[in-house]
Amino acid sequence: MLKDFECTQESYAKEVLRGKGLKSTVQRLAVVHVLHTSGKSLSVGEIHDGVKEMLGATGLATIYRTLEMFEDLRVVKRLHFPDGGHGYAFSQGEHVHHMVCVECRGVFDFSECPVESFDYASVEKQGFRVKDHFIQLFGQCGKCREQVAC
Amino acid sequence: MLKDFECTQESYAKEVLRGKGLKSTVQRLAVVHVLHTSGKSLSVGEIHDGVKEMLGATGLATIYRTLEMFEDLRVVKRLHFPDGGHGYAFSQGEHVHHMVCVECRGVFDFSECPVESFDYASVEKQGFRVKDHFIQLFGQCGKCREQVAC
DNA sequence: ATTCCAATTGAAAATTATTCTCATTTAACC
DNA sequence: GGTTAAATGAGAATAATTTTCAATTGGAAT
Repeated sequence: MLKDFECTQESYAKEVLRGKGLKSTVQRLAVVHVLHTSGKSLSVGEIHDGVKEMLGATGLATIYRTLEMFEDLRVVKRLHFPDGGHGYAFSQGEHVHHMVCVECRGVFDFSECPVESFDYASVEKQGFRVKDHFIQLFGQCGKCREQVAC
Repeated sequence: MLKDFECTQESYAKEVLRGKGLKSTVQRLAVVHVLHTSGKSLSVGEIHDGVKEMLGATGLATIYRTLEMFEDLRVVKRLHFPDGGHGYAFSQGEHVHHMVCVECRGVFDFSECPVESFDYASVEKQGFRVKDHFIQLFGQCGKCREQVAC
């Protein structure tokens, strides 16, 4: 029952929202649209700009509220950069990790978890119990590699 | 040539600073002291408070400047939390990762890198070249586990 | 389609976080 | 001890995020 202006990412978001009894507002769907069509990590300001381009005037607070909500719902992921900044990317599901191009901030998903095969026993010596992990890979994407003569 | 009020972490920091031609100021050493004696991840405000306790009035800007510098020098590491907050921990050297207790924010180092044995080929299909990674494990430390009856 | 209501939004203020500026101080070298 | 470039402090400036509350809206029920 996909409307033809919707993509799978947007209908995924709608389903997650419906499942939690939350409303699928135009602002929320616009945030998903902006994030997934960009294919890269965007700052709050960039997301705000993108949503304003789609809908006209939109409150910045709504962007913050939406991002926080979607992060809890695992629909977007907050990514961190070496320079201390952070951004958001569309991220479908629980066990997905992300590679980020340090040049264009392009985001690439991967589900093969590097930690899966890691022996926690070696680090759990002092009684620490690992429950979750955050992994992010940095590098250079194919496009950015091509653009630099070498 | 260690003065007896210095610990190895502080003299390590001094050496790194000297190696880069940077000054070992009391404020900088106090930041290291506060971080490493706490054994956990501290916010900028907590570090500022700790340094003020040691030295009296200290500018907050100095704390920010010091943390940024030490992060570049790999003497401290910025850690991120699921709630969106972040903190800093003492971290000696390049290839160290960190486990954080989600209850007390205690920090535990480990050098066995989970990504080391990971086959990048599987994620580098689209031309992406991995250059660096950020890993952080979350869990419950031994002390916090004991404190909860179960 | 219309009504209804709780959820959501917008706008601006409030708060919090971070950076900047520049006069003063200090660590390190002589 | 004197010199000097680097570092600090204080507070202003800026940026980032959250809060407040009246107005709007999505979606269920009619």
